[in-house]
Amino acid sequence: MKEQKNYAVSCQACSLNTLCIPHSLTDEEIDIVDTLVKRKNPIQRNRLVFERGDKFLSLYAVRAGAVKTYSVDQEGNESVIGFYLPGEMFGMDAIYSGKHPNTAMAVENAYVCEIPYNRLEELSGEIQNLQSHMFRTLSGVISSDQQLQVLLGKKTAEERFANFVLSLSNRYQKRRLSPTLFRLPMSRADIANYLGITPETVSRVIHRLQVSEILLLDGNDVQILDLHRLCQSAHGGIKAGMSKTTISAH
Amino acid sequence: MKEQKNYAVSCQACSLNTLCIPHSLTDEEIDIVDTLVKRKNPIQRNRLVFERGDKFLSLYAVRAGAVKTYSVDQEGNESVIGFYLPGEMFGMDAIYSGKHPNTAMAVENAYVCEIPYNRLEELSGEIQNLQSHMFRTLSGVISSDQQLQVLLGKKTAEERFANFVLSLSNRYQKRRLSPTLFRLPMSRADIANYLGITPETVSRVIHRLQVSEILLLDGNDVQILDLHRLCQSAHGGIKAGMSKTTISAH
DNA sequence: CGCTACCTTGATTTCGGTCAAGATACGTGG
DNA sequence: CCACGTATCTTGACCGAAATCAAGGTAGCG
Repeated sequence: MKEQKNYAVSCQACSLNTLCIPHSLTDEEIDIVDTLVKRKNPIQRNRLVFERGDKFLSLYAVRAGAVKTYSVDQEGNESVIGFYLPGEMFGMDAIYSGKHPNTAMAVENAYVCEIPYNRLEELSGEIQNLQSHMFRTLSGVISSDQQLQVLLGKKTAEERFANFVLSLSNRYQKRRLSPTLFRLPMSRADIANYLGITPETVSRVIHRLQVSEILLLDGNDVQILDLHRLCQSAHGGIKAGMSKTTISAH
Repeated sequence: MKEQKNYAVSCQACSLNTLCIPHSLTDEEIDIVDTLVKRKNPIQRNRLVFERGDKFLSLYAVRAGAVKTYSVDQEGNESVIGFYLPGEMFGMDAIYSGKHPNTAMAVENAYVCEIPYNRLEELSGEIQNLQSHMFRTLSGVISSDQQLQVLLGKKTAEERFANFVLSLSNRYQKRRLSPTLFRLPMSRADIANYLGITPETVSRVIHRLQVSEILLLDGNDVQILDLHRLCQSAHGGIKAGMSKTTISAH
């Protein structure tokens, strides 16, 4: 339905996208970095990229399809940690302990790149720009995790879902895909789990947003009809916003 | 009440603690890193270390006291992002954009160190071990943010609070302080906000845990009476754990 | 000593969870 | 290409944990 066809990205495009390298590296430096990136065979839906406890050897980046990471507690409950779309990197949480603390699974058939970490670390020592870039990337993950933290701690089901759709929209836009018309690559259950709500609630929220003509869902295809009101929904909606916990600053 | 008196840590101890440098640096390297660390004047309770939007120049580490970071949404609601105890670093979320995305406030009178980031970045380029260490540190923040994400998405008020107390306990223990007897440096309101619940609920949870003789609270002084049962409370309590969302893997 | 900020406790409400059917879509094999 | 079985999604009725609302109580500070 959507233009899902720029799968066959060039190798250079891959490192440019996945490492999100800004304009700060020379062409020569980019070529060196490119030699690091290994493509992997296609990964079937529901197959693992790595599993909790696996030795950490590489960072990964999605080239096509979509990947989720999740943890499993002692009772076997799955907690979805994140979704990764083409051009996005994952596995950075494993640097700390040298083992992957979470499992990564393809939520739809996917291609991923592998970036051997020891080589990346070496190169970062040699190419100052690459080091800076890695610091920024890791910091960016921290920033967005913190925003998610606020989402999960303070927001209603509707706000969570609206924010989620907006996040996907932004991420697709960054990749030059339509920000208003795209596919949800993951199941309702995964979305619900990620947002800390139930699939039933996701369904009901979607229902409401469709009735309000804010968005349209046909299976997993979303169309955002009213971006403005979707943003409102994402930030407390029309419910006469007034401060609850005002700052305790002096 | 507790042994809160190893305030006057040596400068070397400061870099060792705050940067959490493992045994991987030589003494000479440690000395070099130490020259970076600047002490700051004491910061009064409720005074800011930096504010949202401030240019990012340095990372910070708590030397004594405690600091919280928080964001404020359009309606003026505060969201506490994290608490930082002596020996812990904060401000890493600002590397990404070059501006502090959140505000940092002393929750009690505090001393902090400042680590100029441009110098740290330069040194990381020269000292491979330092670079590795920075990568690990940033990754560690990502890991613990992800655990918090699960906490906020899936856990009950009691589990959240129990986990919070255990986290403090572990962090104090790491600093050679008692893991069973310590002070909560922040208000109930801040704890509640951080955990995504209300102060009333925090009060009620504390009440229950005291009745069960799991812990004892006198003002802000906590004593953990039954670590084992506190861990149980933190992980679903006695409520006959059985799997809800079993993994959808193949 | 009195004020203010913080904490606790109780009564009531509510959002979202749980349970239980159905409906729809999907992959597989005949 | 169609029929069947399984997954997933939706919808409804009911329930419960925690939020909200509303007093009080306590403690630290000028």
